[in-house]
Amino acid sequence: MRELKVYNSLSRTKEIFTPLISGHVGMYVCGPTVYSDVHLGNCRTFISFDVIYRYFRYLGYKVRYVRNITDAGHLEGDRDEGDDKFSKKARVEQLEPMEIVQKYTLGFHKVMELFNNLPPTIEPTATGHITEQIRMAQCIIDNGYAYVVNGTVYFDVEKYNKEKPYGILTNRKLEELLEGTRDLGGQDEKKGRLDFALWIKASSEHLMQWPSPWGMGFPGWHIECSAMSEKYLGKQFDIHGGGMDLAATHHTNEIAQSEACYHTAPVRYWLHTNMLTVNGVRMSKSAGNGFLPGELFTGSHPLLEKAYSPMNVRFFMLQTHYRSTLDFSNEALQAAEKGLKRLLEAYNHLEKLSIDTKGPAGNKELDEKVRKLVNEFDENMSDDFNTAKVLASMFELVPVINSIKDKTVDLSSLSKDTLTLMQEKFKNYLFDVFGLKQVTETDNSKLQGVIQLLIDIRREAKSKKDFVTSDKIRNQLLQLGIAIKDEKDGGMSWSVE
RNA sequence: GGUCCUGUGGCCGAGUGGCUAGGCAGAGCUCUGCAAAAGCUCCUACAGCAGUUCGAAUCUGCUCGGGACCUCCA
Repeated sequence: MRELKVYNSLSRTKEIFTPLISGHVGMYVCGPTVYSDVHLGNCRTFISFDVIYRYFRYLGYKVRYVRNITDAGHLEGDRDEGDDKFSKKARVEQLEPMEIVQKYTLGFHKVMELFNNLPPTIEPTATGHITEQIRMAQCIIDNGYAYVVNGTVYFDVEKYNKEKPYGILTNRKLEELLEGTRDLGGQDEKKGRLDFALWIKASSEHLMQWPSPWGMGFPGWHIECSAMSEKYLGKQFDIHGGGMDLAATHHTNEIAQSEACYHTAPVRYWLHTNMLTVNGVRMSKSAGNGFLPGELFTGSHPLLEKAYSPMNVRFFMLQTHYRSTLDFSNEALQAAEKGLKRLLEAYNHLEKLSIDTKGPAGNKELDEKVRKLVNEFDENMSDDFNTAKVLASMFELVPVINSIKDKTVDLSSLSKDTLTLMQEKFKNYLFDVFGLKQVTETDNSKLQGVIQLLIDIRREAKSKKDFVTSDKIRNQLLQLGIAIKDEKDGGMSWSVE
């Protein structure tokens, strides 16, 4: 299998990826909290990991890809006596918490499908794994790293830090972390400022609560990922992913919990995706600058000049490396739209080419250039999933393809093997690895017949130099969103704009 | 305040100590009845200052700007 390098947040370097079990990859990605719609920033992370998942499969790995649905717990604000988000939302909307969960889970799945993200192989929910979480909290208590106060279980960060470096993931010392926290209020139950809850006591009016050894309550936010990743991937597994914003708190606590319970570092490679920004500022719910996927697809967001298709957005994201911030703007989106169209059209031309005879390339230099560029796909993708570079190589091949299609370059310049290789790799990357889809042409055969008829009439008009008629057909079809192009070989092609 | 990231041509964005990524926009040309598309050519940038080096956008230091995390957030 090809050598793959991944950037590991833990070591802050690119490392050669070696799976625990040869040929297999265990990957856990932090999924959404389903109490509201996912915004585009969330989608970026899921699209990034979808491409990573697809690439592992392309390389021939068997992947268990676990991505959770957080449908319980999750405190509001930073106070431990805060509300469960699901309960709070439920009271506002007069719904059962599980109705909220259902609504936004379905919405999330719909969005993932529109972006053509493959579903994870396991998508566990927090509410479905309460016992596992209780068991893990108990394990941490038994090992002496957690304590119970009034029905709530806290993780003892300072005690843990005496044996293991708590801030290892973000390279920070406990003292530094402590400086950043505010003073404990008088009524706080926690022993240490950085201590976090594994299990939270529920008040009687709390809608979602479960029995536990410490009374009725609900799980803390971080414990679900630790419990579920262990259940499905083991005490140690290959890859854990998520947005960079999760590293400092959520993932740091996950490491501490797993170490405290199993005495093992849970994750070998931590992968973090960077943030999506709007005018240079991170897109987030709290900042109120979140774009919903639906607003994008319909163009209804006030900052958008037009609608952008899911594939347009997906391609836009692929043009940037996953560890760089990506700024969201109309100009960038429109540039991506045109680029994607150009690339897909070139691919469609490429597909139609074929060479019958086996023989040497007519133009050795060009043939070698093509092979070099095609081979760069794998090289760059294996260098920490550099989708931007792969696309650059693809775009360098576009003029070659178009020139062959326009017959300004002879097809026999390339050897049959090179052409076949290029066709295969384009297909692999565009659709299998990048997960792009062709813009849906009309599949209505009757309509296709009608357009063909108009094209025939136009051709006749042109041959009679009746340009009034031929232009009328072309212009009016264009207004309807159908573009006719006169090809160099005298043929006519059409496409839906 | 602490920790860290970052500053690339009109815009978006890769990037390695030496070999002008790529996309979009713009200009010219070719093709074309005209368009569109396509092809060719041009637009050769790396915040500033200093240093290391034969050579730096790439390493080091300082200055300035932007951002993230330290609080729920992908």
